[in-house]
Amino acid sequence: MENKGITSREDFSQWYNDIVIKAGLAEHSEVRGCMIIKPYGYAIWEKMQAILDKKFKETGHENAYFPLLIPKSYLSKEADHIEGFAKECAVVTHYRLKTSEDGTGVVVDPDAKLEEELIIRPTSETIIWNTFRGWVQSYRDLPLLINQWCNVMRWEMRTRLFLRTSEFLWQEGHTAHALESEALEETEKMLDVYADFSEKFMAIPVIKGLKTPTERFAGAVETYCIEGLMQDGKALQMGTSHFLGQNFAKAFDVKFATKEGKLEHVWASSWGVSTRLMGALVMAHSDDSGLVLPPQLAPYPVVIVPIYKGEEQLAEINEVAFEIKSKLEAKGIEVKYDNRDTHKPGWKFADYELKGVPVRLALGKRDLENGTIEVARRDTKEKTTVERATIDKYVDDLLKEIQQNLFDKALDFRKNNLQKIDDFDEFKKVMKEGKGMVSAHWDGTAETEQKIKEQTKATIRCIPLDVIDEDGECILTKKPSKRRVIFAKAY
RNA sequence: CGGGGUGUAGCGUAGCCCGGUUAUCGCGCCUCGUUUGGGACGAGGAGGUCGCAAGUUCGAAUCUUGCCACCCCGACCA
Repeated sequence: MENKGITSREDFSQWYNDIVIKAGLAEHSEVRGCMIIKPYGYAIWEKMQAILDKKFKETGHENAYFPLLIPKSYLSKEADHIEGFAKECAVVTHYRLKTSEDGTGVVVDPDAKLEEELIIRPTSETIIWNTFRGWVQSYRDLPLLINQWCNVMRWEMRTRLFLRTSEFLWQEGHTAHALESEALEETEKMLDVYADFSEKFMAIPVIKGLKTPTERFAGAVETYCIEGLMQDGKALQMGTSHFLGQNFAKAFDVKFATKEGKLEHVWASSWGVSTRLMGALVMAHSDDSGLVLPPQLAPYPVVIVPIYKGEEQLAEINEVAFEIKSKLEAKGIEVKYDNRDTHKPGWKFADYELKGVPVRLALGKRDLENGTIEVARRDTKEKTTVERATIDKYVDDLLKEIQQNLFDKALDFRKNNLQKIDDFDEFKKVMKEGKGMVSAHWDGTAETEQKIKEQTKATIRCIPLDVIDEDGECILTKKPSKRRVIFAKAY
């Protein structure tokens, strides 16, 4: 019964697709590059949203909503920005359809051509900064701390469910500050929020760092990121936070009067995480039997499955099961009791395993007689029988243990797959074998970065924030280097 | 967007090279019965524009052309 319908991790791409589809997270839509997020997948995303949204609000941000459509002219105001996104923008040119001549369908009405074409947002910096101009006049209006949850569209050549789709869901924070230092502080603060979320809730350790100019967000002065390591040894950028300097303030003429009465451009940040995090969740923890969810993000961390013969027995079990459910819920644990008569216990076991439910409780006649219940944990697949009287505490502790265990396993994996390397041949070998991340010296030039990419397929994921300065030589050019950076193949 | 591959019932497939009754098998689905501690068993049943569109032909799942979608590998990107 192992690996039911799931390709093994040796074929990582196929394995990933199998899990996303079979665990009911998402499926492909009829529209190229888009996905349908199914209820179970969306429930996980809602959990992520709820946790992050709370953190955003705790750090002083407010939610707002800006339009999907952006006037084309806005995008041309910040040169680097348009450079970065022009190639992947969807454009709205008309506003009406009409019945075709032969009456069999609809066609675009040529008379309904827009005077100014509209862009479906690939990100909202431009429309937001155009709006901020009207919101900011004095230092008293600052800081402006805005977030929005929305969809964006980037016309991708090659898509993969969650990891890269043309339309995806995300949040984008946009802030304006009076001082450069405040904007920088904000940028770093939100990076910390993301890192904390990733490690405490997703149970994925991340490296916080700075992007090289090559990898920097179009229009940013600095891009910070968190990088996670997936089970196939590739790195995944899980969140970004940008210090925008005064670039957008200048492009959209957002000025404020200082206490001294001088007019100055505001300083800005923007930061975001997307449904890509769903992909990270799958690739970091899951196994050949399916999805493995950290309890903190599982739509229901506990499922109870009754095992019974006949309605009479079910009635008895129902009574006890509901009692257990209430006890667990009293501890703040969400529980699904699956007493559907349309599926057999064995089928349910397999299904919840595939869906990655952290803890499964099985309750049968034998348990009723012995005052026990069977507990199975998804991460290790261990089963034990527990006294029913103490089940709430047991499960509560177990969920915490699973959460910690997943993080520890992921951290161990990263420790074993992040090596300091000083020899380029060895570097190449590591990349060829897909052995993960490499910490190496780099001379700081884009040329070297590019050459290394060509020869190894690895890119600089980030310059870690906690790096200790040490003198060394660039792994490729042997030129002097002051610190190590993280290289890896990336998603 | 370039290279390779795939497309037959909800899913996985046989048939295609070499055109010819009613398109194969498994899973799933429906009904009835027996079952229920790791994807139950028996009997019966439903379900198909063979990805789409043209073409060749007496006749196309099968041959030709075009298109579409998906998967894998590149370039691009979060």
